[in-house]
Amino acid sequence: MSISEAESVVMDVLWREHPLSADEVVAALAKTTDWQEPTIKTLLNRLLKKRAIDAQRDGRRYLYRPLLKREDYVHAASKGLLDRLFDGRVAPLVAHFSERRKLSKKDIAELKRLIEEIDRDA
Amino acid sequence: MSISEAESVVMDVLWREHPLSADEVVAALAKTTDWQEPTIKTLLNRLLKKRAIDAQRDGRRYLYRPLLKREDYVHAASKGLLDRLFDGRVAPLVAHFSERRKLSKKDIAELKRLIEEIDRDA
DNA sequence: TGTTTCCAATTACGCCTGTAATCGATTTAT
DNA sequence: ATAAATCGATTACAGGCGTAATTGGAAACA
Repeated sequence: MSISEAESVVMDVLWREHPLSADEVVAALAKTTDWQEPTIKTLLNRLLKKRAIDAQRDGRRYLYRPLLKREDYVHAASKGLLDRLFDGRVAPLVAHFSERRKLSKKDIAELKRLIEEIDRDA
Repeated sequence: MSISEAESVVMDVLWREHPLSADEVVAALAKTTDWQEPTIKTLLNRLLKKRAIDAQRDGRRYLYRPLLKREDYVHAASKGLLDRLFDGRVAPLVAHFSERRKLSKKDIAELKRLIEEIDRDA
């Protein structure tokens, strides 16, 4: 059972800082979305049901914290895309962005340095 | 209006070869999915409505061909993921797979060659 | 020409998602 | 102690998606 786009926005808040009360999550999201409070409560409950987050009572309210690690979420999503569109390999994706001229000088320098480092460590 | 996962599987068939009749699409998909014929017809119709494909009558049946280019679809999906998860940059994605030890010797060699080529051409 | 066959179009349906209102219980204030 | 406020839980609802059955009209066959 995987988490949706909107749910991942809520996760982002909790990944950045936790534990947080529902109110604190609502406050954080007010800056970037115009979701109403009940909407965010719903998303928190769905994430609970999916066991992506965990809630512990703190007085009369709950404190939420992530169970799903951001790394794992990012990896599942990235690998899914790579598998579906690029035969599971990273190089064709890089080639794609290159062909689309979507790599800046800076991107290229960054990649070059990174690959050299990876290659050296390997 | 964007095309769904199942719809993209149908698109894959048409990207590979076109134009194709519904029957030919069904035959192609029989190899990789166990979708029933009506399911595939539905997907073709939804793609038509989304103007991702186009149909021209050929006698009593239709021949379908893609309007949406694979390149554009791939780019939208990739850029979406990159923007959401990697600050829109390719290098952090490569770094992610590297840290996860998901890059084989071959992947690294491939990337190295590719980056050098890109860098030379730039 | 009436009947069967073939297709495309229409309709179906349950689940997930985005978005929220309402209910109910618990706490705080009067 | 009763009223008001606060929260979490429950319910809502339309649209998209996966999956498909049914219908209706044209084509082929008998």
